[in-house]
Amino acid sequence: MPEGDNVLQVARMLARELPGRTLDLVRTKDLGELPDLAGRRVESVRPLGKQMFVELEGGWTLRVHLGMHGTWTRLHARERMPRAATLVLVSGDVAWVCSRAYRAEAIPTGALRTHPRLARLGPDLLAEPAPIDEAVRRALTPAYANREIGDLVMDQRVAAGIGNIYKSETLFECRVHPRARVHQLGEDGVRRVYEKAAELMRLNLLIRGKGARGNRVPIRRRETPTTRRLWVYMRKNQPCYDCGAPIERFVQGDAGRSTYFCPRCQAEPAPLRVTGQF
DNA sequence: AGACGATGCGGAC
DNA sequence: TCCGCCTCGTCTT
Repeated sequence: MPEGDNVLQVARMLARELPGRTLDLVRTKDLGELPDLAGRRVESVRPLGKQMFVELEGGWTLRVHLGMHGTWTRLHARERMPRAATLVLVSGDVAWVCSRAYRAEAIPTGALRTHPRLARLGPDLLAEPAPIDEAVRRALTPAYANREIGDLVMDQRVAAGIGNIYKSETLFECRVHPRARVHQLGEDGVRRVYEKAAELMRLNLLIRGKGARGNRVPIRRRETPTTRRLWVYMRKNQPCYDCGAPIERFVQGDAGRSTYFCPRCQAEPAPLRVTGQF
């Protein structure tokens, strides 16, 4: 999916334009029924991790999750809508079109707090100020002590917004092996990881700037912050830019996501525990 | 034509 | 814990 920085970027674009305007048309396709929301004014557009919420007057909020393939495009209302459009918001001459969304639904605004998925979401890592303390607090939950850090940072209950690219890139920049466990990293190590993830996403937003070409909103990106390139993600068997060792890939966590890392720069975690056998 | 992999979940067991 | 879904691009046969 577009990760947290992309969602924030597109949410800012919608937030610049839509609040205060009336929606002439709200339509979804293939994602279930919506109540008739035409004629309502937009109150706010807010990102939360990888999701976006469009609050309308009268107690309805649209929740949009792009999944892996979702994109937003800004079109003229008279243009032909893309076939893949799954959510269309028309206001006057402007049409914001979300294609291939994973989910787009209307939720009574008052029910957001008790929504089964949303209630468990961790703090948005890109919020101001960055909620590092809360992310670390959640990461240090005793039940998570033995989890691998490469699995944990993808857990949106700890902190919302980190996706598979930032997982690998963050751990590389921190020189942390993705199989290192929370208890091995300790509070300081965990803190550095979340600080770095927030820093990379924020930096990427800065570098991308407005990011819009014409009236299209390119929310897909393949470059990282400081160098505008990826150090490890999708670089299996290619030489590490720092040390030359071949980048490795393995499948990590219950969700089975690919993790890329440099076996030389990101040292193996220390053995779990001295057994006293010898 | 088919295999594989991809920015992510989430239902089923 | 496993795997199905989604849609697309790229590479191999």
